[in-house]
Amino acid sequence: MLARDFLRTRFADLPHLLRNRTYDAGALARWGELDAERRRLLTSVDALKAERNTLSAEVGRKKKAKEDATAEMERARALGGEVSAGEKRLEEIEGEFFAIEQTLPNVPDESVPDGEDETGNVVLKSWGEPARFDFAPKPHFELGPALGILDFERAAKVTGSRFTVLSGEASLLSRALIAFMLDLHTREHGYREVLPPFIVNAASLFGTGQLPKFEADLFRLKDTDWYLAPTAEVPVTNLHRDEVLREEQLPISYCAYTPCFRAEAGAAGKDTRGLIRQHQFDKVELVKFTAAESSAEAHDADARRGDRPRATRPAVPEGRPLPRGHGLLLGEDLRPRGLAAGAGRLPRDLLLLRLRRLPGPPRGHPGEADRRREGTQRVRPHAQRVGARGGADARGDPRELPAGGRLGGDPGGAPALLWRARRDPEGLSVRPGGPDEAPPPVAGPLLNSAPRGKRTGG
RNA sequence: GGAGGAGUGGCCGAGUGGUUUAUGGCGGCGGUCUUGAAAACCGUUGAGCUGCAAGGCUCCGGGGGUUCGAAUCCCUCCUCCUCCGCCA
Repeated sequence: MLARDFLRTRFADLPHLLRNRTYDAGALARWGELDAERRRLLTSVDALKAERNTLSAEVGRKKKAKEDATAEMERARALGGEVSAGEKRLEEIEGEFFAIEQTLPNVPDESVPDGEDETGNVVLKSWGEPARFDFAPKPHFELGPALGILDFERAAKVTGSRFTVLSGEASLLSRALIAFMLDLHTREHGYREVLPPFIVNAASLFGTGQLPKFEADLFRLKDTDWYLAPTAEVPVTNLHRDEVLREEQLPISYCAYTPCFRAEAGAAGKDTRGLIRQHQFDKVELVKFTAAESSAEAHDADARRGDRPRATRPAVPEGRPLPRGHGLLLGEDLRPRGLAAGAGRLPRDLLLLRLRRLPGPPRGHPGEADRRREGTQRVRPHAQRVGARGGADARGDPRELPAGGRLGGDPGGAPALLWRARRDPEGLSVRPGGPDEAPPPVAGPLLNSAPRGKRTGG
């Protein structure tokens, strides 16, 4: 949700800034009216309160002096009525205000290109070439069962469709990738590991924007306001909800593994075969809280870091990097916000996209000149959503990357690799790695054997 | 699940209807002293909204109520602590 300060100061620019997004122009205009009325009303109500406070103090003084205070008390009572009326109206305004703010989409960064569809995406940088074969590679949903490491049928028996049992080497690979990513980001990139609850409450989901829009995509626990977390972003970003972070505390960098649960209502059918669009998958998420003004810089620094081959990791000679690229997703593609809705639309050779965000105050970040001076960052929930967006923003929005994809870089979780395996015709013979060119230490040897051996036969 | 206790500013902790514009301490910042530091002493130090400003309003776990006036009284919810019960 856009910060109120931002809406107010850039109000005239919004139609331009939101040109690629879908929003209700009438609602936006209404927002402007409400804002004016709200401030007018607030001023007058405050004045009434000030008068009442003065009178009350006078009553106290007179009573102490054993004088008659009836006149003051009656006037104060009358003022109280006016105050209540004004406050009631303010509440109404606030309600309508919030409802409109909920519907306004985020503002793409100026560097986001305009365009009609994904063909307008701009590739900023790419590595490697997609592998070519002298045979027809099998899709992962055939190869996996054939190898006995992916079992869709039994998962359907145990639970239902769009769940998968990973077993043997696939399970090991998943675990290894999780460990690898957590190790990488904690040991080399300065992130702190957290293991948050996998169940989150409604307030947290409001904080990161899944509610109220995407309730249908969430699994809710019966008769509670608890939900299965759709991404670690929710619990991790909400760690600092309602907190004021001092500038010297920043940046705060977290990485977290959680399983992710997504109902993905209405997404059945196409492109959901195999490991694509599972109700449950594993992911390592990165969240960074930064000051508003250094958000973009932090983002770029992480993105650049992803470009660099990493000398600190043991090179594996036969390791083959996945083709990757950095790109700018155009505004049109930003629309399917949340819950991986846009993931399936990424061009095959553009595996990693760099998403740039808001100019100025990042999404949901109320900070501007004043707060900057104060050196604090407001993080709060329901009213304005989690200001932590300021930080999450620096990362772009990871949930729009291929599962587990991470800004600037590395596959963040197990299915990421398997997913890529499907998107790259190499199938499961693909190694994790990217520019790092090194598979996770544990899974490496296994990757060298099982899938490869099968490939020659396949 | 039951009973009892507690939630106050970055932290600790006073405050049970009216100069509380929320004592005091710690921590932070500035200063005096010192070659420098420590100690001591002095000063200063919460946040949000609104306003060009002066200022005004709001905030003592959340919400609601009583009152001219609520950190303080009432209702309700949440969280934590102690004890009991239950427990894959």
